[in-house]
Amino acid sequence: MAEELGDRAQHLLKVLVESYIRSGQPIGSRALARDSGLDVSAATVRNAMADLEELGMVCSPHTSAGRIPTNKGYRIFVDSLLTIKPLSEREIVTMRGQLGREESDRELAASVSNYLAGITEMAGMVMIPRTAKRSSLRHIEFMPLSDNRVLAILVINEKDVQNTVIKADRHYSAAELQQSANYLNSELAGHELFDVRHRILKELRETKAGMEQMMHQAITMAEQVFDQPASPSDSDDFVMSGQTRLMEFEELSDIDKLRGLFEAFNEKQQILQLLDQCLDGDGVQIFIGDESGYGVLDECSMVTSGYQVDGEVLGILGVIGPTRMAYERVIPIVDVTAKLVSAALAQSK
Amino acid sequence: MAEELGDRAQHLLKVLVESYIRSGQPIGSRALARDSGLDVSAATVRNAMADLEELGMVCSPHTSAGRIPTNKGYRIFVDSLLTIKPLSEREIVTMRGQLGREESDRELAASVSNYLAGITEMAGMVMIPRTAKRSSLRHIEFMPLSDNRVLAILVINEKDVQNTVIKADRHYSAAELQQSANYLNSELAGHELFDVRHRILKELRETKAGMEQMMHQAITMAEQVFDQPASPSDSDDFVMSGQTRLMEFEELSDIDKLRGLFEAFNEKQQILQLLDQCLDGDGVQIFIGDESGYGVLDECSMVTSGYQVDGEVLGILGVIGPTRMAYERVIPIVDVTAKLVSAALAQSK
DNA sequence: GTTTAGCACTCTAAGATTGCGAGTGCTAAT
DNA sequence: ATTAGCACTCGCAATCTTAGAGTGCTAAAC
Repeated sequence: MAEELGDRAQHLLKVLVESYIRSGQPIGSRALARDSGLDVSAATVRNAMADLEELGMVCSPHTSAGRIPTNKGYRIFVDSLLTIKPLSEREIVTMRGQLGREESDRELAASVSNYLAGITEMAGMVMIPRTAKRSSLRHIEFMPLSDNRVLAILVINEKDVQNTVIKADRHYSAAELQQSANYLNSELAGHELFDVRHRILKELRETKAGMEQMMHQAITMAEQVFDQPASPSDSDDFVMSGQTRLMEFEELSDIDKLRGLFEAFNEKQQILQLLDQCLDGDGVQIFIGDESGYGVLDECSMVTSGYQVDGEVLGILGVIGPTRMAYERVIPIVDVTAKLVSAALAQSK
Repeated sequence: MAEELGDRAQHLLKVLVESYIRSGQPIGSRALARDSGLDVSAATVRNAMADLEELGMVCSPHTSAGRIPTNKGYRIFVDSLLTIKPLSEREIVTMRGQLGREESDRELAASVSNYLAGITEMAGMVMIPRTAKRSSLRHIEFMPLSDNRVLAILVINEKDVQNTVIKADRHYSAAELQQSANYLNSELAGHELFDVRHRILKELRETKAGMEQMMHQAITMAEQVFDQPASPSDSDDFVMSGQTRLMEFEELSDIDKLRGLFEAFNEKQQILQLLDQCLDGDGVQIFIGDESGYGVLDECSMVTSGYQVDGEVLGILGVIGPTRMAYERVIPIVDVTAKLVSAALAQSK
């Protein structure tokens, strides 16, 4: 069997996918012949369909129904058949207007996610840049709590605050803690978080003996603070909106599938993992159906793109919707959104 | 028409509701006569049913089906017919075990919500205590940002951190800010948040003229900080879990209703408003169907209870499920949970 | 060799029909 | 007041029917 499809077959596949995306109904040979623009009869189309079916690009839900694209069919369509019409300048301007000037990263993410959900009428999601990278420690502060515990407050970059409770070996007074914080601030402020961890470990190793009591305390405490995972609860560094829109789609009307999907969204962990995969790639990436290797997304596709600052991909944004989505519209939207977010971040840096 | 029901009618209503909660199917007169334990015939039951129908406590979905309770019927049932069996000591001990020692209020809320959802197999929710009340300012800190903005960090109570960005009239140096913070800390630390706001306003009014420059700065800044709503985004002070379980219930299988419900959960605002109503009441409260005055909850009931410290209700927790829920089980669970949370909070105070 | 028309065949979705079971309401007897 | 009896109603599920859409194949046409 020839893996290559002829021009006609390609064209027919393209028209078929487009029609199916529009109607959601299986496409018959007669309709396809008409819509294709080609001057061929339905019988000819039928022959072509038989070939495409053999190649696994289309299938029919039952004997006397038309054809629908398989995941493989979608893949070919998206990879080489799709003609995306770029957004007009006008639309881009509108989009830029929508993206207000948000204060914090989290707010920006929420707003973008919301925006994506609204414009595509599907679920939108935005992963928040991992603070570990390219973010520098601004200030550190300690407060005594009861039971020898200490509250550590980190100010990172411009405006992100993170706090952690650590357990100390004994009670420390506010004054002692202030001293430690002062020392740490003078030593560590301004450095990248990544770097800070290194320095702490280095100090710990080197000067164990000759170090002043106070410094030692400070470093030991800092070690505990920076030992915690980057963000207090991992499940928080990703926002999603418009999930409920997915209920509207017929292909997801099976309550069990839907439930699985929503549970996955609640878990977040797994979706995050999935998004991590996208971090490597460049530009818009598309997962079709089970390509994610993740059962509950079987009937869904994900269109994502990384957003970046200074050439480094900081996070991922995108949409999730039914496999049968209007790719030619969604792809440029995700693409442009990612670029706008990148620009916004670069500016506010 | 007599508003009073006879003993028999009451008993029958009780058995009917119980049966319906168990089966979800309309209850016919024969079955009801059998289950009631009363030694009466189906015909007698039919007569009683006719009376109950007239009073609007039961209805039949169609001519030849059995009866199901109306919202009014549920109300009577819950108010005066329900026999709740209190949880055994054993169960309470188990519950206490489940409620681990969580660090922050938010974690505790999440864990309790989760727990409620799990044990009732419905959706659980917990409102987080409004920090405005009975929480005292521990410490305040300022950091300069770009563009004359200042990051204010508040430490409240033991371990809650809150941060706000405020806009200043000019650029302040780190040293100036430190001074202001020192002043504010000496003046305000240890006082209740509620009180703090008062003091600030008072200072502003009184000493406008004779005040030292630095103090004035400090107070003006503090005013901005405490002018913000108690929590940065209102939508955050309430957690919910197990929403997806609601998909399992037949009465909610209508995709549109479900969607409305989920959207309401996402909005949070409206649910919060609803929960606010519960703050007044004492003990376990129950909303049946549309009693909430909130369309999307038509087929649902809410069982809530406030949890308190020192006799003051701090927040609300509870579950949402189909009207047809096992009240006799859910009510004690919510009740005990609220008490356990109260106890846990009192202890960690 | 490719394309096309024709045709028998298959399958589904949407009514229509039927029988059954459950349950009611009424009446008359207890 | 309670009960038995009975005719009646309704919904549900099963079965059947039909119309329509679409296919696959074959044989003729280009």
